Amino acid sequence: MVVNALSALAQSVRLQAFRALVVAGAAGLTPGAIVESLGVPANTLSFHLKELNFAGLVTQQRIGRNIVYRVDFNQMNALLSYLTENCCAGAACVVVSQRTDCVC
Amino acid sequence: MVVNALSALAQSVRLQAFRALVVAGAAGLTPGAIVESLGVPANTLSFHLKELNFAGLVTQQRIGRNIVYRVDFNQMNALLSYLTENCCAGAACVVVSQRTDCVC
DNA sequence: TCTATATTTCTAGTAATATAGAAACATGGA
DNA sequence: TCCATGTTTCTATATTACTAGAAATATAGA
Repeated sequence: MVVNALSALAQSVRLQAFRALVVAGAAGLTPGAIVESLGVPANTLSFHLKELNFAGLVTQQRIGRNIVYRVDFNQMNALLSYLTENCCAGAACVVVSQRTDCVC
Repeated sequence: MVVNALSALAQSVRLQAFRALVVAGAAGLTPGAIVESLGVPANTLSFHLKELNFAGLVTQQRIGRNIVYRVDFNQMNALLSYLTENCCAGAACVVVSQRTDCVC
């Protein structure tokens, strides 16, 4: 649901973490790396990553002792598209092109 | 601030009102019209429109007894751009073009 | 000036969310 | 098997946000 995705992003720690993941792209980031750059306790970050995951904005993949988080760009595109959908009743507007792998 | 804009949109009544305003485009909508389509009490909608206004996402203009609300598309574009800024560290990505009057 | 209409502000009760300490869990390596 | 590392879950407290009734404000028209 769109409200859930927006709620997930509407919080400072989560927005910063998400933006870091957007920049990281397909490589993703571990909680440890994000903790280091944001300076929040590991359990606090874990709570917020869980929220992002629950909202469908990021994915998890365990690799050894680490868990790699990545942005789900399809979900992100869907969110951005939703906000502009049917803008100005479709008049005088150019439809936003669909992108599948990345928002850029 | 981006978190404030996202918080403003991260609530069902506000998201619905905002989307209606996006569709309405430059014409905008009155609270009365939005109340009618969403079916919420006028004071509740007023509270939420104030939040959207405070977040800089919409503008107000009094016309006679009515107040016309309109999306501030520049703010909306800035918000969408922020989320994709520096995506994938800029590699293999096409920069999103800047639009000034409308998000479409 | 009086009344109707449109919208906002005040208020209080209820619910949801953020934070971080402590403990638990999972994995890899000695 | 035992320990170190990385991450999550449990828990409690504090803060913030949603809702809607009632009252107040602003404008237009008779």
